[in-house]
Amino acid sequence: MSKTRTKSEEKRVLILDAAVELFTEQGFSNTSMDQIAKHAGVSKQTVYSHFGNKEDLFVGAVGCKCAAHAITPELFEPQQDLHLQLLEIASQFTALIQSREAIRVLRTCMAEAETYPELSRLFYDAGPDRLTGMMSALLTRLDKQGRLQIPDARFAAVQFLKMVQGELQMRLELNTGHPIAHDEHQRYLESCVRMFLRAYAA
Amino acid sequence: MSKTRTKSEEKRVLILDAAVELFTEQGFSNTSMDQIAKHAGVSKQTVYSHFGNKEDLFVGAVGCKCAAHAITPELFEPQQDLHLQLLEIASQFTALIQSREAIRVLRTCMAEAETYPELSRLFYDAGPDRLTGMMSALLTRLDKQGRLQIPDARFAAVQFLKMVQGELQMRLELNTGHPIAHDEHQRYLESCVRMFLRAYAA
DNA sequence: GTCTATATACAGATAGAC
DNA sequence: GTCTATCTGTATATAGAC
Repeated sequence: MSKTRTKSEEKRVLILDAAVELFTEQGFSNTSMDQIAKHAGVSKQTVYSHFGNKEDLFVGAVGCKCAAHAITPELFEPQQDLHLQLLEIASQFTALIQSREAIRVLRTCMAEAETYPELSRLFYDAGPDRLTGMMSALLTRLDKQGRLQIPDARFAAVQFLKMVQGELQMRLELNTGHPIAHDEHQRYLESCVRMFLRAYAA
Repeated sequence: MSKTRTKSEEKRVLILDAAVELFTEQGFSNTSMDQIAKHAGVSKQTVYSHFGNKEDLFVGAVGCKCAAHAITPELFEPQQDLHLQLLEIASQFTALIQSREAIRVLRTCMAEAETYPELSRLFYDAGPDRLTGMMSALLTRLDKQGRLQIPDARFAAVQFLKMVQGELQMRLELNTGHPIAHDEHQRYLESCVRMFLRAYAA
């Protein structure tokens, strides 16, 4: 009995993985249940008995990935070298932005924002909003320690993170083709950190 | 003869308008040629004789709107009150971001970024890239005039415009539901201008 | 639970009359 | 050029055997 449940659960995971990959690569409408079933190595009816219909499978699959992409909170513990810490946060955030999976999940959520707003909420809360919250908390502490002078920590957090996105974010999401050289982006990040620290210097 | 040409051109415009509205509202796949024909008040065959197939109609229609959304270059002529000018640019840019049409066009371009990268290029060049270029030119002049001290004008332009986007952009694109109060966003824009001017003060 | 085979609907694209 | 009617493929979802 437990063996049956296990096998069924295995198939469920196979279906979810296939669904995420295909949905985020091709979009909701362009992905057929046939495709998902084949990609997962199961029959179509198995997909239906697990998820009922295409919509439920979509929300279940992409919703999974939204929660998965977390950022390590340790980055946001105040450190000695402030310049270095902000640069490290910027680099980590850049790496996240550049990951193929994150690009595709955001694209998919946006594409279906009118049809499945609950999916967008899931993504926004687990991603951008959570990150801004952690950044904001860090800035609040730095302000209280007197190392920076920040009237509104939430504003400053948004300013910093949006700056770090730079041109990279939209170019990747839009797949424009003309990429940005790694060292040029590094120089850009340095510029952001410098100008942020100058603006909010104590 | 010219009357015939005129009527045909009228229908062409009707088709384009209907296509933009439906494509940007529902996406490429969810929009059928039947729908477009009905919405434009013509027969399906008329659509095909004008545009050949669905893809060409899509690129033609959305491509039109990409070029249409320009920003007035007068905003970027150096003015006396720098603080006020930056605030005005920020406000205008915010208004653009908030327009329903712009939101939908960006969403559509992103959604089809893998399938129709030429569309994304069109949008990116006419929108974000052009805007960044104008902002960069303004900052270059202000630097040469000695009113600001900006090592890299392109970097600074990106920083400013991305900051101005703030949380508003993604919330609108993702249709998250929790909007931002107008006066709070105004305070945010003030904060951005203040911190930008402090960071790049001469 | 899982499979193969099928019902039903609608999409993109075309043929032929006017 | 524009229309109505139609062809052909493929999608979602289900029926019934194992």
